[in-house]
Amino acid sequence: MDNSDLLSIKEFAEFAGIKQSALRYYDEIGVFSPASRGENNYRYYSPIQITTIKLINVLTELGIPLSQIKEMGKGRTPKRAMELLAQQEQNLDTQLLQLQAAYAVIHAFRSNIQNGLLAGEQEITLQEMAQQPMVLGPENDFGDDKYFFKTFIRFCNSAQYSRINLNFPVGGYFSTLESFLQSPSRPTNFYSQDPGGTFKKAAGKYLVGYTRGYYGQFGNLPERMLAYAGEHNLVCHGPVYEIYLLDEISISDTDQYLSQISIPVSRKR
Amino acid sequence: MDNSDLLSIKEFAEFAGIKQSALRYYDEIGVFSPASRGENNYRYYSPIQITTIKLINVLTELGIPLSQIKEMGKGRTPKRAMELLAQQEQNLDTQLLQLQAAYAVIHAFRSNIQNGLLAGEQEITLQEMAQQPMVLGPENDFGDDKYFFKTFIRFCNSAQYSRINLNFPVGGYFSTLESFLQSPSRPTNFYSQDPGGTFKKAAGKYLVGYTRGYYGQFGNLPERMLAYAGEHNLVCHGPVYEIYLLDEISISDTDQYLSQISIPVSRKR
DNA sequence: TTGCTCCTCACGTCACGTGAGGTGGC
DNA sequence: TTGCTCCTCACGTCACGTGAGGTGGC
Repeated sequence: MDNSDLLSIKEFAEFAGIKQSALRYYDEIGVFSPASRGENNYRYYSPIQITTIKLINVLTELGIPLSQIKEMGKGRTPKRAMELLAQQEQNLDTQLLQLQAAYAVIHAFRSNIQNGLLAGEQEITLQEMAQQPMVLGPENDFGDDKYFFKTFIRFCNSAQYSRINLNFPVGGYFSTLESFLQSPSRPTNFYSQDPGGTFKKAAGKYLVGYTRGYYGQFGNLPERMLAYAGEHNLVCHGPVYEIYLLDEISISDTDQYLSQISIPVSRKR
Repeated sequence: MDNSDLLSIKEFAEFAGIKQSALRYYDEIGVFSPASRGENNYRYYSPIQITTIKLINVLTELGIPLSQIKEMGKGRTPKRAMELLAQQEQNLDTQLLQLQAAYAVIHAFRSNIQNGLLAGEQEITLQEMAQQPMVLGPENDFGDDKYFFKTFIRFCNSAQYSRINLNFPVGGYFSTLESFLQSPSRPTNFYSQDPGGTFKKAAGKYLVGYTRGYYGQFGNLPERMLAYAGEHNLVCHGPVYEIYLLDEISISDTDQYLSQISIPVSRKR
């Protein structure tokens, strides 16, 4: 190997797809240095170093700190290297799961908002809804609490111990039609729209209505939905599902939040 | 909503699973502020804010800059929010692909090193090898070049235009047995061990040998392999594959690099 | 008074990016 | 001389983390 085989920092940077500044930084902290230095103190890299820099690149993209990568380069033995790489494989497995989870969260919010945009707000409609998985929280105990929020906090805290993922949008569940009609702002349970959940909202015909307003404000929607059912020869039954399609995620004005109520129905005979 | 529903920064931080320092930072840069401030200037958060902070958390974990998240919170309209989330879904798709690619790279290096550790270095063995996908580079033209590296650089540069992913380990390919025997340090092509490649190293019986030394140093391995074949009534044919199992990734001493040669064989009759 | 929580600077950290100011060969 | 590449400080950036020093209610 002689100097004619070596590359300047510019050449090496281009050919490895890495910025010169990054190469200088790696040299400075001792994680990856040029094969040699010229008389003028120029950095010269050997083409075979591309293997190493490419691997370093892959590792940093995975968020592995340079200190750890440096560690790997120091007392380089095949055994150590393999252990570290095997550990990274494990690491990557969990990262992949996390990314997939994040994808599911984004998707859930996006499709809620999309449904909100498509909703005919004043209309009550009869819809065929698909099965939807979710995770149901523990039964709410409003007790003496004047406020909805205390119960909501209890739900959130319980989430840490149960399998509830609060990253997903949260909705209200009413185990019976009566509990919804009696107090539409006090769901019997909360649920998270977790697509990995084992509790399923059944597929089938639902009466669907929308209402604008802050959390827990339903105006006369329950009555209007019952009236619609009567006019169209439908029987409502529980459980009833409530979800906020447009809330503080997508709207500034709290009075403009949009919630959707869905009640399973069957034909009267 | 009255103050009794509000949470101190400590409570909110615990219950949302976020550090206080992060909450203060988000407030400072205006990306997420408490519902109100107390007379003592304390920050008070509303429980429902958990939806927002959880989503922010998911977005930051995806590497989305806070400036962009702030943008989304500012002129909050359902349409804007949906567009941004939809964009992130796309984004995530590519991130998932990248992670999977990174996984493949790590795995390829790890299994090479593992094979290197398991290798009986001096032995020549007859092995049943599985099919292995790869990407073959353009045909090498050593021309007048005295040095291997010039050709290697050409290969690396051509990789940018062809479909060669240099993140994977690179090996040497000899289209015929003769080309290997004539000049074992001048492969007819280079290849990358890309598991997504369309070129396949065929499954079957291979004569496998190992040698220690710097790139291109094979000692008497070719002769020893031919001799072994003769003794065991085997016929060698091309193409021949060369790969470095232990190189600068896992070993500091360049003279201890370990390469593997595999030659397809059949029984003489 | 002690203990606890909260506040606001201010400075540190990580992995670079970005000039500023100077060198050296054609 | 001009143009190009390289060098070394030095300071900026992003998303926080970590004290330091002070407040306020039980």
